[in-house]
Parts: sequence; C-alpha cells; structure tokens
Amino acid sequence: MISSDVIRGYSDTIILYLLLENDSYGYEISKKIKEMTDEKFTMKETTLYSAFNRLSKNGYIDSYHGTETQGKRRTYYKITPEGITYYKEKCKEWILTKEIIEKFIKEMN
Amino acid sequence: MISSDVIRGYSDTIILYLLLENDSYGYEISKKIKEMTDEKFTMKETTLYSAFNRLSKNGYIDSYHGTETQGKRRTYYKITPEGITYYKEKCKEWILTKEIIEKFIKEMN
DNA sequence: ATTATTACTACGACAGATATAGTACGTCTG
DNA sequence: CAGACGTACTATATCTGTCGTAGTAATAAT
Repeated sequence: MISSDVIRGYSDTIILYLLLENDSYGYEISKKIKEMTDEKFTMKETTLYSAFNRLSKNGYIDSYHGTETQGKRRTYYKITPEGITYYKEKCKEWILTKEIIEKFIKEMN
Repeated sequence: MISSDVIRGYSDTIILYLLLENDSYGYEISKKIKEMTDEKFTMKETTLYSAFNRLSKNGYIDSYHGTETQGKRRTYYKITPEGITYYKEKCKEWILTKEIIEKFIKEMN
C-alpha cells in the first residue's frame, strides 16, 4: 500500500493534471485516478472534495453546474490560469523533492 | 522551497538511512541532512525529535546515553533489525510512489 | 560574567487525510 | 411499484506529522 503521507503534497497536483486535459467532476476524477494507477492509489472521496475546496479558495479552479437533465446535478471544475501556473511550479518542485528523497534511498536486497 | 508535506512520509526513512551508517544523535543527524541536501532541505528540531520518539515507540531504533565528559550528555540512537526491515520496505514503497506521482507530472515550459 | 554553541524538551496550533454517516437523485430488476 | 444499486456529493469529527515558540541544560570561548 502506498502511504498517503507521501502523496499528501501532491493530491492537488494530481487533480490539476486531470483538469488540464478537460473539465471534470468528482466522481470522474476519482475513477480516472484509480484507472491510471491500476488501483494502486485511490483518493478517498472526502480527500478529493476537500481538495476541491482548497483549490477553489486559492483560485486554482473554477466550478459550474452541469446541464444534465437526468441524474443528480454535477459540479464541474475547470482549471484557471493561476492553477496552470501552480501546477507547473509543483512539477518543478517534484524534480527537486525526488532528488532529495533519493539521496536517502538504497536499493537493498 | 521544498514542501514538507511530501517529505512527510519519508522523514523516518531519512533518519533510518543515516543510522544505518552509524549510531548518531539529534544534532548530528540534523546537520548531516542539511549537508547532504545542500541546505535544500532541513528537518526542524521538533520534527526530528518527535520522529525519534515515534521510531522508538515502534521499535525501529534503540537509544543509549553517550559517555562524553564535557558538554551535555547526548542521546545516541541505534537502528534495530526491525528498523532495517522497515527501512527496506519504505525504499520499495518509494519506487511505487514515485511511479504513481510521475504519471501526473508533465515537463512543461 | 556574558555570549555562543551544542543538545535537547514541552506545548500548542494547524493542515491534510480519513472514517463514518447521511443526503439526493435516477435507473434497473423482480 | 418497491427496493436495490449506482452516481454525486456534504457534514462532522478525529488523527497524525509538522512547525512555531519558548525554555532548559551544559560547556567553551571571549
């Protein structure tokens, strides 16, 4: 199992990555994360929705209601220009973070 | 700056890595981390000592007092066999974690 | 005597992740 | 047509690791 403490700093980044491709909503994002990682990582619903709130508050995403006439109304999220900037920064940060952690990792048998 | 939320899941691993080489104490470990990362990452004292407590409680490290006659008595830490096992697991986990996060990282310009 | 350096300890606050539970709406099946 | 199932959330409370702040303790240097 993957400890979520590591992903912690990147759950926002994961969501933004998916929103870069197209606007989406909670359930779909959750499913995509599962698929893309072959079920090795799943973001809990509460984690996901609290991330949406955080991202909104920071101006990294906007939301609007879907127009579906059947089923419950979805809240769609859209990445903002600020969100794109933030995403890029996190990607750069990741390179550094990886280097740092790997200084303390040994391949042992 | 490196967000400590990412390192979060690996601060224990970092400490164990250093204890694999030789027994050590808080201040020295703190300095080594700074050196090894060219000051790009520093573990706060409180974070460090709370990690020692956690590692002790889990049986991953043992402690004993130094015999220095000058200066304050140091508490030395020693990694246990369980600590070594745990360290190895975390190293394997890291490989997976890295793969997962990198699925969501793009090199953009 | 005071300051610097080393080596901690205590305490409280905060943020992100998560468990648990519940709401709301629609489709499908017997 | 009732009840299960799937989708799409919301609310609340708790836990854990990190960190700010502050204080203690011992010795060496000035």
